[in-house]
Amino acid sequence: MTRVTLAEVARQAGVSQTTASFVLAGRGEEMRISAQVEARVRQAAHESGYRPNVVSRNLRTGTTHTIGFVSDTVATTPFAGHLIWGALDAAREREHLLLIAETEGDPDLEKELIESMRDRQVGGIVIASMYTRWTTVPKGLLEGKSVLLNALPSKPCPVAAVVPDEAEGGRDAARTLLRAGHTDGIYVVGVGTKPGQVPKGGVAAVERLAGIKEVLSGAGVSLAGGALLKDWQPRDGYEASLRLLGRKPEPKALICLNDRVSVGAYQALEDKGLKVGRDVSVVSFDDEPVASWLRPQLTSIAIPHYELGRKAIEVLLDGGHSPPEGTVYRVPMPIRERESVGTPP
Amino acid sequence: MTRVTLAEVARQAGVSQTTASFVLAGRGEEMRISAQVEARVRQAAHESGYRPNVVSRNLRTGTTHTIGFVSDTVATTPFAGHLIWGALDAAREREHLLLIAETEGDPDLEKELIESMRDRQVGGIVIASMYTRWTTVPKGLLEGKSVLLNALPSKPCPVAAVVPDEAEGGRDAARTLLRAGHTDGIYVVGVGTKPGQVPKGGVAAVERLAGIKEVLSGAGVSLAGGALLKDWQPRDGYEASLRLLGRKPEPKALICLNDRVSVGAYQALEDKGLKVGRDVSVVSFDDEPVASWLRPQLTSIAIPHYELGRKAIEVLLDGGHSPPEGTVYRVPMPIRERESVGTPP
DNA sequence: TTGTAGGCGTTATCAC
DNA sequence: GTGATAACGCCTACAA
Repeated sequence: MTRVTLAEVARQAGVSQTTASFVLAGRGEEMRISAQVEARVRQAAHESGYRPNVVSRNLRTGTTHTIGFVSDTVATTPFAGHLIWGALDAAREREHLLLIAETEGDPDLEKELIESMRDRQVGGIVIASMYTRWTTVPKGLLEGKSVLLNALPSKPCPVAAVVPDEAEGGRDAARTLLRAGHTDGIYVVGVGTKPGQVPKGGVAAVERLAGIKEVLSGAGVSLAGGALLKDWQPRDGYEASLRLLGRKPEPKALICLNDRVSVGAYQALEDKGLKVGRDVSVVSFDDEPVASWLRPQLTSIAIPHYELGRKAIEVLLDGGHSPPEGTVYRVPMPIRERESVGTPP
Repeated sequence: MTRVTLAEVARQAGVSQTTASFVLAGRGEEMRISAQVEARVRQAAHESGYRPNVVSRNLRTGTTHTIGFVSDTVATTPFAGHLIWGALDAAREREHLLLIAETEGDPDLEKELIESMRDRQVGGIVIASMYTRWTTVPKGLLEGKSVLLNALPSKPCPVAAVVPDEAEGGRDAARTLLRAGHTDGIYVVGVGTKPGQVPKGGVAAVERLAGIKEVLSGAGVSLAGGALLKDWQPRDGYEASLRLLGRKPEPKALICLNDRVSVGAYQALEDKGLKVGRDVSVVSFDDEPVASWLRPQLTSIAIPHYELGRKAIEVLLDGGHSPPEGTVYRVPMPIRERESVGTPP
């Protein structure tokens, strides 16, 4: 029950602690420890079930092989958990563990948790956000390595950030529609098309819309309109789509800014007797599981949560400070083409 | 950048390290340190931005205020992330942080991670599973405090376990149907009704079915049949429901063993021109968000992920070893009654 | 090739 | 009331 120490192993092997240390650190060769002694030490360690006390080692070496992962509410949000997954994998490859905590959006708590992690001598801190958003970088963050994950600093600051490439995602959505032959009756569900008609804090909304507009106008096509929603839930999508369906020009394609909104759009189309993919095409964002549960299956542009998580750790741990700090890394959003986009009637 | 140590604070305050330690540990009163000295120390600490080195403290005290959270793939699974959320909250209330890792089902990796966490002197380990299942308790686990979360030991063993009360959930599902007046044409979608027709490793399937049968037979009602599925995805639910809809007695109520299966069942009913809640009632399990997106909204028995996570930490940390080790704690599954259950036609 | 000794930053036991 | 001094368990320069 009580753990065996290195001193104990050394005693059992009849050598000094130094020798035991070298052997068990794999530096026996380097230190030209005799094979005999090496074997004795190994055996003693094995027989006694020796395990190094990592806390002690940390104190000595000043490195804990631990990364702090502080999120607003990531573990909580369905697929944002994949952020953690990616981070976990990348961390393990580098022999690190993750110390995690949630702030639930409380800035004081956030500050406290960051300090608490620094006190524990973590090698770096990831500040992660559930939805891509602008965030004010907590002051204490700058006193050590750190990365913003799924968040952008609202003021210029020297912390790197890792976010999905929302603008390119928007471009892809538009391209998909153009490729299918859509040239008019294209509406956005989730934001208005006039300036300012955007949910506050919504990086996704702003950048996706910009990308969409860019590609469409590049092809001489313009957006027929849009609907700003209170929230991006199915009910909101349903109501907005119903309204849009009464507008002129007649909607031929809906770009829904997330899959939940798309669920509502599907329901509205069904109510109107319209068939998705034939009468009206739908492109969506996020690629939650529900996208492939819908009939017809929904074409959606995925948030690369796993890759985002990985990237954050890579930037933190491998980040040979060659790239200027403050760099924003944009991770591609893969498009999952399914059945909801068709040639316009 | 370089951290201030206690020694430094003491020097600045012109006192010994001992005195500084007592003051900052809040034991100044107890040790009858003079108010003057106390103030000097406090000020020095504040001015220099002193923060204790927790690693060092850990080494000295042997306690890290950290819990290891090892899961097969929890962070990964949509709502199982709520397990972490609950654990996080409960841990923070007790001033602990969580060190997390995933095994992805690899027993060797699991063993390694558990050892790695013990090496880091964690105060206890939670072994969590994505879906409730039976699990073989890794050997090394017994060498310190630990709890099984959302998992049951396959052989009797002294580790406590925290799981949803699946049997009672099953009873609730049955009661809901009885209360609405259902007495026949009740089918289960997800398992067969004969012995052995259960997905392997499926605690949920076994216990839910047992609860359902218990209440029904108590009311003199019996299950009309069931369908064992390969997987519990919408497609499986769809196909099974379609088959069931051709059976006699005519299905009047479907108990779907999760919401994804229910999604498929809804689609099958729609294809057959049957209306949910009027022609056929549906009760479901899990209460994922999709349950309230469906039309009509789905009555579902929720998995109390958050509470499960909390409970695990409570058992671990508060667990005054009064309850016999090996206790199984069953957390109630709340039923969310919505619109999918109606009086049989 | 192996051993001695010092120190990482705390906390805690004793003297004074 | 306050201050030396010794651990905690490990790593490593230096000595032998």
